[in-house]
Amino acid sequence: MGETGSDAGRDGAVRPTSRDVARLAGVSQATVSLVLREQWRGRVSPARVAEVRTAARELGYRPNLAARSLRLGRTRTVLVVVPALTNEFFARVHAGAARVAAEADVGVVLYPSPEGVGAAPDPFASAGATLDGVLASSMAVEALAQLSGDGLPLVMLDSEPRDGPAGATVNPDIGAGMRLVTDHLLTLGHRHVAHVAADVPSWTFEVRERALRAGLSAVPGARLVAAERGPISVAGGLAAAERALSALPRPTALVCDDDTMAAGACKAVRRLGLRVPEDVSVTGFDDLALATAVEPELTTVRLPAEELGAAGLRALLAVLAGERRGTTVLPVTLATRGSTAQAPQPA
Amino acid sequence: MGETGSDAGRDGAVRPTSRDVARLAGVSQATVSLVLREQWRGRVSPARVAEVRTAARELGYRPNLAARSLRLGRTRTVLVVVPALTNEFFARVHAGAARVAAEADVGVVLYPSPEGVGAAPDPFASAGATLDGVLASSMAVEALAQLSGDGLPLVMLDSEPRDGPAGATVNPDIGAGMRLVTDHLLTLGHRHVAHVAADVPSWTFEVRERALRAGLSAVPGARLVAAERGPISVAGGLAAAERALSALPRPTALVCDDDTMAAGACKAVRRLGLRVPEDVSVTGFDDLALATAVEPELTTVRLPAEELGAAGLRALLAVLAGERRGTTVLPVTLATRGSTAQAPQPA
DNA sequence: TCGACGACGTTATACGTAACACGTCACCTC
DNA sequence: GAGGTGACGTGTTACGTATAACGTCGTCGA
Repeated sequence: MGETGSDAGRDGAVRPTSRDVARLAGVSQATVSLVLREQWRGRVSPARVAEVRTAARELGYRPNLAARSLRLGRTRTVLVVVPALTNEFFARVHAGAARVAAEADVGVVLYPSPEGVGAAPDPFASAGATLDGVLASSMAVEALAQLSGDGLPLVMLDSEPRDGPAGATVNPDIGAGMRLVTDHLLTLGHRHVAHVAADVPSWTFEVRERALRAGLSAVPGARLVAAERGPISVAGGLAAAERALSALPRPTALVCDDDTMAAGACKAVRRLGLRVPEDVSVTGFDDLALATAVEPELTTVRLPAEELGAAGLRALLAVLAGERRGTTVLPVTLATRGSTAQAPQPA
Repeated sequence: MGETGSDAGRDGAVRPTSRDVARLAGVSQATVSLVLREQWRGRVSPARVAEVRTAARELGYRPNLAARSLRLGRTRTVLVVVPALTNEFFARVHAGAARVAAEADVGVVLYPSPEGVGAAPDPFASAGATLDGVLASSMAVEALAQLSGDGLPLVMLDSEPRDGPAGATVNPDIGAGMRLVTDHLLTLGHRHVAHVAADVPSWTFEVRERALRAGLSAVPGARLVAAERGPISVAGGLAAAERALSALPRPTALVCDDDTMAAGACKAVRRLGLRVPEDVSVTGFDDLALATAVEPELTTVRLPAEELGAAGLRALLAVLAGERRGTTVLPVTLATRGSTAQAPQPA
């Protein structure tokens, strides 16, 4: 058979187009498009439909998404922005979002902003894809402004709800989580508490601090004897905890903003020759895998990370569909484990 | 100013095209294209170049990547496949790849295959983007075949080098890493060693097992007294280690395939009333953050995770550029910490 | 018997970009 | 001053898809 035209038929390396399918099935390209997108009811006969499908399968046809995006003006692709994937919490958020995206047949482009919370250097140029929307976690305000500047639908996770440009916000109930921790420690008799805080300026950490202070001030005799900040890491928690433990009166409980820091705090306690939890109780936040890897296991706030990502992406899809939604708050629970115990009797 | 044409000038929601830039600058669309892609040397006068750039900035013009991809037939987007991002190792691999991709102005679409190593259910349909190439970590053979079936350039990470369809393979020197562990333990006098192994069928774990056996068999009197498998988690390592510790003679060292499992193994040792490292030495693999969070800190093999991802993406870019490359092997080191010590004297 | 209508398909076009194949000058050389 | 030669741009087209705007038949109600 003599080459009909162009360089079709090359090896098999060139991808077939809808026109190739049309030729093979003996129909027009428009019909192929209708059939393969399931828009054929009442416009194409069942017999033709079958022929087209057979032809498509035979050629191994896959629609060219670039062409489709160009035509439609949308890409079915969203950007997910997280501070850092090496933080297990955000990896889990991403996993939840990715799962929902896959179910909805939406692509996800990931942008881990380099310096945790920080200016995202033009994620749109570097994303390598045109985008329909953005799902952003714990972003700083200026980066947010930059994002929304392009007029893209935006859903924020774990961020201050009031921000205007956001189409929606989804948050775990951080305040309730910290209240659970505080009440737990107060019930155990702790009155001198220190906060081992993350040194990242972020809504989520501000809420934790406020909730801790509020909870303590509600009980006579209870007080925050120290609040030390450090980077979110084992070493950061260790250093901050060492400073906190030098406060007078010495705290009997260390409330940490993150499980990683809590692991460091436990090391700090032992360096002073003290024991966890007999002498000092330690609490974490997030319930990472780490929390059950260390000994004693960490009492910590279990945040629904996967569900946060999933709910965030669902909210984004809703915004894209035109249904605006406000703020969603997800419930959290306290995982009570071995790192907390009754407060020691005052010597 | 009377609307020149079309619905341009709407609010600012519609994105300007290169033709809009051309109109504003008083040149043709082709010139705009040349200027903004820096292909203008010797074809456009510097004065015009400046005008075009000004016009583009003024309109906030961004090229439509879908249109560009359609025209060029490439997308500058690659797929990165990892077993699971919640595994810190792969999160770091991804981070390394993402960094190089950003530098090369290449987009990354991520596909965390659901069940660790497993069949990827058509990542190309679900990726939401047309792809130029694939960077896959620790993939199973059938999934690999499916991937390469589409004829996409493929680079494998941490996988058996021989695989045919791969354009290149990049591996950390797993065998050397396990030899470092074995030699370390042998030097400390350990002769009865147990392997706490991952139950994932994968090249990387097979190599670890072979290297461990080979290293032990080289020293008279040394033997592998147990090899127990379990899932890659704290609980998995704990369970497998408990079984291993019931072997006779009881091992004085537990070699674990992963830091997470090693953390579990430490717990198993203590449950028997034994101490780490005085009674039993424990080693990990990967050098995750976890390794320095537990006490004692884990002696472990430090794998260059970020560099692995970075080298992998560089290899993929090389393959895309037509330069085929074979297998690259990255060096590894041993991080000697508190979880290993001199073997106890035989009772 | 006729017009209308539904079922079935096709033709033609636009999306925004990149790149090829041509102009059109001004200037220079012989 | 004739012809060549760059420098500087423009017109046009194609990429693969989705969809609006048209035919073209049979059938059915009046």
